[in-house]
Amino acid sequence: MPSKEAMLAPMVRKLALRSAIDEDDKAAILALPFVRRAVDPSTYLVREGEPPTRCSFLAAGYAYRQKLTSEGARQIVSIQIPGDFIDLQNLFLGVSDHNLQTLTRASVVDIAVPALRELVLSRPAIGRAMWIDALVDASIFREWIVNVGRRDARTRIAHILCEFALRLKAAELGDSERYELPMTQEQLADAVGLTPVHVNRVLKALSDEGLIQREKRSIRVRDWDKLRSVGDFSERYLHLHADEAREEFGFPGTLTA
Amino acid sequence: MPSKEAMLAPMVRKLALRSAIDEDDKAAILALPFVRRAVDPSTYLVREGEPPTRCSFLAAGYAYRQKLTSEGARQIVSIQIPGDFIDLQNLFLGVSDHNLQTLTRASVVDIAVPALRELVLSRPAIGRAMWIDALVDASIFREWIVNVGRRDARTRIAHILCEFALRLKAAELGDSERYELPMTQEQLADAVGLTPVHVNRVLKALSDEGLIQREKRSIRVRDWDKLRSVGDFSERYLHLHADEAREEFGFPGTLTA
DNA sequence: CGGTCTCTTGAGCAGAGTCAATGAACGTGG
DNA sequence: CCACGTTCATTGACTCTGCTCAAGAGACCG
Repeated sequence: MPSKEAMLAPMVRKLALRSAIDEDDKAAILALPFVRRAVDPSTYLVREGEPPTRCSFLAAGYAYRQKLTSEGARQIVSIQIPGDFIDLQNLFLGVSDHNLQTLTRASVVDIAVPALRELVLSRPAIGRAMWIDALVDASIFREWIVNVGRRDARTRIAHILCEFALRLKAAELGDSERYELPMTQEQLADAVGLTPVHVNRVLKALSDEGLIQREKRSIRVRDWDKLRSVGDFSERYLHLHADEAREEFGFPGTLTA
Repeated sequence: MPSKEAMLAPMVRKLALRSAIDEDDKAAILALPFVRRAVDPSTYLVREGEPPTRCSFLAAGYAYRQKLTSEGARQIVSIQIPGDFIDLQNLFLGVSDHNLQTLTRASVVDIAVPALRELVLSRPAIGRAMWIDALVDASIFREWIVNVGRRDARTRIAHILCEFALRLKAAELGDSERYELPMTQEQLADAVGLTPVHVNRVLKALSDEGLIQREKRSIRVRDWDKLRSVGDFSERYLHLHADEAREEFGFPGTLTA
């Protein structure tokens, strides 16, 4: 059993990536009341309609956010990878508006909502880091609307494959060469708004053309430039360097009024 | 020319809806450096790729967020109505990932980013209100992914019409009977991921069936229950009572660990 | 070794797109 | 006050991308 401190370390690291966390901030984080638990694949972490019971950090494993239509169709609205906060909206909203489910076996750190909320509001460096996290999430949602709304099947799938490549690389869980993608084709289909059958055909085509190579539950990218181009992919929306960005611009504060 | 105070009043009102703003908070808001300007329809307020120059509040008029694909297709990812903060992501992100354009003539209050950021991080009540705002935005993005990804044309359009009805009602700009919708069918098409031609046909069908009635640039809802049902609409994702919700639940803080 | 998922592939279908033409509404300037 | 240009809405005819249904093949697990 690792120490409490070791369990929260990945979270500190994540926040430190986004904002300058000092020793006091770090201590405050390590003092948070939390529980770590191991979770089986396909377990619901949050259900739509439930009041929030906790705010969680995904220490290991994969998860996804999902909503169901009255017809029973499922749309996956985001994929969460190790190192993601997965319940930020619980911090300030009263009822969950979507389902959150594990994709794989996972390790989740549940943090008491009031304590975390207090931290976010009272410690600017932490608040800032969490803000960036939430805003990047929102940016990814926007891109997904575009992906699903205005791109054809081939482009959509290439796009999401590029997104995973870069996000996993940024999380040091792969590179643009090869990465783990623990999703079935049915789940992939629900993420891009297509049917599993059609996803299968498109993946085969991308594979036949030498853009990617499919291995059990991972993807090898054979031709990044072409995949990127087929997928109409630009990484801007991932804000991978959100930490540096603001400093560079020096916060132009003067309004020419 | 209204006083500076009068110009910021709608913003104070909006924040007060979401969190308990006290006199000091109010004073701090009123002390913000800002500029108000009138903007023509179809004006770009933010362009993708630009560094943020300001953070804005939409005091009057309508706007939308939009992204273009390399094929030249446009996807509208959100519609903003009077009383919305329209540049929250500029607060902490370095480069804009989408375009923001006015739909109608509008009145925009531009606030200096550093001052607002400071306010958000240092005044918990204001920070909380802004958090709620950002999280509700994200929730709407999620619902739009579902709308565009998993619903057929008829359902999609009925859904978005329901969304507007409730959001405008909440902003006291209409009721579930009738509201202003200053969008062309082409813009509506770009918001729901369809073609203008098809949107036209579906609107006609909804109209012929007596669910709605179209007037110049406004919508009269003739049969709310049926529209809601056709649109697979549930208002939960709008978090219209985000202000009350958290209090009701008393922030269950105890983790049974 | 049987059962259950997941992946593949084929055949036919249909919802939404494309192309194109016409009509209505509106603002502007003569 | 009317003619004109522009933008937006409407409708028809035809096409095509992605869906449905269905069956078979692997892969994995107890």
